[in-house]
Amino acid sequence: MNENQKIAEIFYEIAEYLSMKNIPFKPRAYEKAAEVLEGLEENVSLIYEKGGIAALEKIPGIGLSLAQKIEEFIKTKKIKYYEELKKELPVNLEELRKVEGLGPQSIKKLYDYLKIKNINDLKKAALNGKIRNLPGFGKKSEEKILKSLEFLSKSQNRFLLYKVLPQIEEIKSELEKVRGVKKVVIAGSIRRMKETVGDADILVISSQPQNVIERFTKLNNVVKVTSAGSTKAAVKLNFGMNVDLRIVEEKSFGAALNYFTGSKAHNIALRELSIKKGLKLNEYGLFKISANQEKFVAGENEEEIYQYLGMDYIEPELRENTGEIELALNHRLPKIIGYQDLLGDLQVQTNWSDGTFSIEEMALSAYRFGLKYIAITDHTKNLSVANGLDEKRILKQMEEIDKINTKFKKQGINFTILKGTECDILKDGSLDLPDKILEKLEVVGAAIHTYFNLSKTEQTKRLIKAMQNPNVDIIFHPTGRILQKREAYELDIDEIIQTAKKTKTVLEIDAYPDRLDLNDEYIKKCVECGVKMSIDSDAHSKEHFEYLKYGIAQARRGFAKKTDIINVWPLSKMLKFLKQK
DNA sequence: GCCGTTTTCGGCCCGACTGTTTTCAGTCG
Repeated sequence: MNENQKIAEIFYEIAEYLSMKNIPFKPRAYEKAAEVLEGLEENVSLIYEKGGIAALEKIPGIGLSLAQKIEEFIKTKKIKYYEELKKELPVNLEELRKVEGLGPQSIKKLYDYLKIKNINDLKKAALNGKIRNLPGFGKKSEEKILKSLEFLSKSQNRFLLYKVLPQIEEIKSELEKVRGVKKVVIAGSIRRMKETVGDADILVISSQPQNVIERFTKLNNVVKVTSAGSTKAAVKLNFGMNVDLRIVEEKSFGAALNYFTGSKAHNIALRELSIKKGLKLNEYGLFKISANQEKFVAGENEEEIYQYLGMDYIEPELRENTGEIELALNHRLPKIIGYQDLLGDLQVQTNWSDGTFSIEEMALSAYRFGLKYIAITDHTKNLSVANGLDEKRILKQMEEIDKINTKFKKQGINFTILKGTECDILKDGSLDLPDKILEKLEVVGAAIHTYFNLSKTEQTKRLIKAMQNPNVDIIFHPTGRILQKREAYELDIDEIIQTAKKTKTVLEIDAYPDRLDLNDEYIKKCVECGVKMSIDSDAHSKEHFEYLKYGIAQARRGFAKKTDIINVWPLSKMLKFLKQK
C-alpha cells in the first residue's frame, strides 16, 4: 500500500469514529479527503517536500487541519488524533464494519453496553441473546447480525466481472418475462465495467412493480431477501453476492439509471454541481428550485441531465470522479474507443503450445467474431510447461500459416493470419528466440513468465532490455498480475512507459478477464505520454475472442481513444506502425 | 473540517426500507 492509500485508510477510520460519536459533517470531510488522496497521482510526501503545508492545503478537500495531520504522518508515521480516537473506542472497526446492517451508531452502542470489540465478541453476545435487550435493538436485529456473520465467514467481498456478468444477464432476462415490464437494465459497477464488482444493481421500468418484486425475490438462486418494499428490493445470491433491484417510472428512468450506475463519488459530485446551479438531482430527476417550488427539468434519459448541467455526456466507464466531470464541463472529454472498433487481435495461442485449437480453427473463430486479422503468438521453448516452440517448430509454423492464408484467399475469406510469437523474456532480459528468427516474424510479443520476484530495479531493467531489442513490437501483459491470485511483479511503471515511448514499443492491454493488464491507471499514463497500446484477447480457445470486450472496457476506463490503440487500424497501417521501430 | 461566480459564516447529497418505535433513528447505496 502506498503512502496516500495508508493516510486515506486512516482518514476513513477517523470518519467512522467521528460518526460513532455522532459528530455531524466532520466524518464527510474526512471521507472526502480520503477519496481525494486515493485518487491522487502524486505521492503526498513529494508534494509536502516541494511546497510544505501550503502545497498540501491546495489539494481539494484538504484544509489546514488535515494538512497538518498529513504532515504529522509523513514525519512520524502516526496521527495522534487517530490514536486517541482508537484508545477512546477500542473496537476493531475493520472487522465490525464488514457486518451487514451494522453501522457506526450500532457499533458504538454494542461497545458501550456490552464491550463488544470484534466479531468474536459480537457472535458470542448474539448467540447468548444479549443483543435483543439493548435499546434500539430487538429480536430481529439479533437474528440479522447472526445471519450476516454466517455469510461473512464464507463470502468474499468482490467478484470478477466476467464470472458475474452472465449470471446477472440471466436474471435480467428472467425479469423481462414478468408481466408489465417494459425495460430491464443492469446498472452499478457492472455497467461501469469495473474489473471486479461488489454487488449488482438492476433497474426496471414496469407498470406493475409488485409483480417484479415478487419474481425477483423468488428467483431460484436467491438465498436471502434483505429487503422488499414497493419499489425497491435487495437479495443475496447463492454465491454470496448482493443484488439490488429498483423499479422506476419511465419519466425518471435516466435519473434513476444515473443514480444507480454511480460511482457514488461521481453521483455526489453531480449533486453538488446541481446545487451550485440552483438545481436538485435525485433518482427521480433534475429539478429547478425556486421559491419553495420544484420544477422537473430533466430525467427521462441520462443525456438530457448532463446537457442541462452544461456538460457533455459521460460514458459509464469514466464515472469515477477522477477528472471526468471537469472535462465534460469544459467539453474536453476524449472520444473513447468503442466496443465495435477493434479490427484485429495480436495475441492468440493455438494447440502448437498451450492453446486448445488449431491455427485454422482459431482464425475462423476470429473471422466469425468480426475481426480482420489475428497474430498467432504461441509460447517459446523456455516455457516448457506450455509446450513452447523452439526455432525449428516456429519456422514450421510459419509455413503452415502461409498455407492457411493462401487457402483463405482461395475461399474468398477476407482475413489475414500474422506470424507472431509470445517470446519469453529470460531472467537477464534477453529473449528466448534469436534475432534472426524474430526478424522474420510480423508481430513479436515479449512477456515475463518466470522470476516474478526480482527486485524492482532488476525487474525494470529486465523489461527495459527486452524493449530495447528492435525486434520486439509489444510487451504482453506488462505487469503480470492475476486478479485475486497474484500481485503484479515489482516494476517502475513510469520508467517502463518512458522507455516504451523512446523505443516505440507497444504496451498491451491483455483482455483475458483475470489479467486485464495494463490496469486503468497505467492506461491513463500511456495515453498521457502518447505510448501506443494493443488490446488482445490472449485467447487460448475459440470462444475467448469474447474477452476482447473486457479489454476494451479497461481501455475505456483508462480514457483511451481509437488513436491510442494500434489494432483498431486496418492491417497495412498497423503493420507499417510496427515496422517503424 | 472544508469551502465560496449569491456566502470568511453557515451550509454540507438524498431517498427507500427496516425495525423498533408510536414518530423516527440507523443503514445503505
